[in-house]
Amino acid sequence: NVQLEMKALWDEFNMLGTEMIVTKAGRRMFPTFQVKIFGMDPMSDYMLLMDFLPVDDKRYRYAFHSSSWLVAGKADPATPGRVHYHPDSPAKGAQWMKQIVSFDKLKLTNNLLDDNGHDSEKYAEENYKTFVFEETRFTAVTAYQNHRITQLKIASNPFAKGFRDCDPEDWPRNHRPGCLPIMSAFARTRNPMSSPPPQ
Amino acid sequence: NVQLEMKALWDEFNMLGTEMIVTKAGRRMFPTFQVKIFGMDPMSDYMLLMDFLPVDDKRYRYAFHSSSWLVAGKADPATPGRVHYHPDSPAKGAQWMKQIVSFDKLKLTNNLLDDNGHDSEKYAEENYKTFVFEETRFTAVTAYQNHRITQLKIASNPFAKGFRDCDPEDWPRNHRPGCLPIMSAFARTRNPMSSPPPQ
DNA sequence: TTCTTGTCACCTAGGTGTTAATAT
DNA sequence: ATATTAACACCTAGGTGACAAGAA
Repeated sequence: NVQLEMKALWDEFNMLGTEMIVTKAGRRMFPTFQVKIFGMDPMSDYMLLMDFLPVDDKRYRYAFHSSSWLVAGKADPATPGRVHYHPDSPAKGAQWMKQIVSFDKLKLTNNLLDDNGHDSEKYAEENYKTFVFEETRFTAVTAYQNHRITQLKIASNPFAKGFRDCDPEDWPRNHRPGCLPIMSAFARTRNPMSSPPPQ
Repeated sequence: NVQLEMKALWDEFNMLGTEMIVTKAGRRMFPTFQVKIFGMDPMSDYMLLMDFLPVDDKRYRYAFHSSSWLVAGKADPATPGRVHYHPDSPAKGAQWMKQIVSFDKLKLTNNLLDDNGHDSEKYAEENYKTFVFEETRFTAVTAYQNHRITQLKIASNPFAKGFRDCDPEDWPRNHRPGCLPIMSAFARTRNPMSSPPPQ
C-alpha cells in the first residue's frame, strides 16, 4: 500500500491543470513526488522506481481566451522506456517504510540524448507492483501557460519565494486584494511545505 | 587495492600537523576522505565503511611558543565503536570502482549522544579488508591551534573563500608579500579541488 | 506566430573561519 | 587560564519564474 504525500497540494494543482516545466538541463517537479509505503516485507530487498505514462498521443496548446487546452496535433514520438530508480535502491522493506520516500532529485527533460538519472528498463520480467496517482497528472510545458498555475507555484514552492509580492505569514494582517487568490491556495493547514519532513 | 585521492593536499596538511574541527552539531572533514578502488569483484556486493583509530590515549595541548603539541594528560574515554557506512552501501564492486568514492557527508562530532550518521559496529565477524592512510592522521580540536593549518584550510577549502585576502587566480599579478606562503600551498596542479570530479 | 532556450536576480540550504560569550 | 559553544558574515551549490533572444 502506498500513500501520496502532500495530496492536498497535488489536488490544488490538479484542479487548475498541473503544468511541469521541462528543460534541456532537466527541471525538478513541483510538487515533489513523495510517498509513504506500508506493507512491505521488512527483511526483503526492494527496488523502487518511477516512470511516466503518456495519457494520450496528442499535442496540446493553451487557449488563453478560454483558459483551456486544445488538441493541436499528434504527440512527439513516445519517450524511450526510461525509468528512474530511487537512489536508495535496493534497500530493505523496513528502510523504505520507516520514512517518507522522496523523488526530489528526479528531473524532467525534453533532451532525448540526456539520461538525466534515468536508467533503461530492466527487471521487466520480475514481480512488481505499480501505483498510479491520478492527481499527479500533469502537462509538460517549456513555459507556464496558465497564470494561476504560475501563481500557485510561486506561492507554494520555497525556491520561488523571490516572486511573492505578499508574505503568507503576514496575512490577513497585510491583506491586499491582489494577494487573496494566492493565499486561499496557500492555507497553512493544507500546505506543510514550509516545515519539510525530516531527512 | 585502494588509492587515496588528493594525496598531495593531504601531505601538505600532514606536514604541518592536520587539525580537524569537531562540533556538537558535526563538522565535515577537510580535506575530504575520498579514494579510488581497484580489484573488487565487479559482480559481488560490498559494504564500504570508515572508522577512526585513536593513535594513543593521550590528550595534547598546543604550545604556541614552540609551535608543537605537548602531552597534557590522558585522553577522554575512547569513542564507542562507531563506524560510518558509505551511503551507497551495499553496492556491486563494479559500481564502487567506476568512480571516486567520497565520504564527504561524514561529520566529526564530540557529542557522544549524537550518532551523526554513524552506525554501531556490525559485520565484525565477516571478511573485510582494512586500509589505513597515515597521511590522513589528524588532531581533533574545537578551535584551530596552528595558524598555518588555518591558512591552508582557508586557501584550499572553497567554502572558506570569504577569508582569503588574495585571489589565487590573480597571482602573481597581484603579488603582495602577505600572500606568498598561502599561494605556495595552493599550486593549482596539486589541488584540483576547484574542478570537482563529476557526480 | 508560436515554441524553445539562455541568462538573470532572487531565493533555499548548508559549509567556512571569526569572534565574543560561556563553561570548565 | 583554557576549552568549548553559539551567532555571524561570507561563501558554495543549486532550484525558482521572468524576460529577452533565438528557433521553428
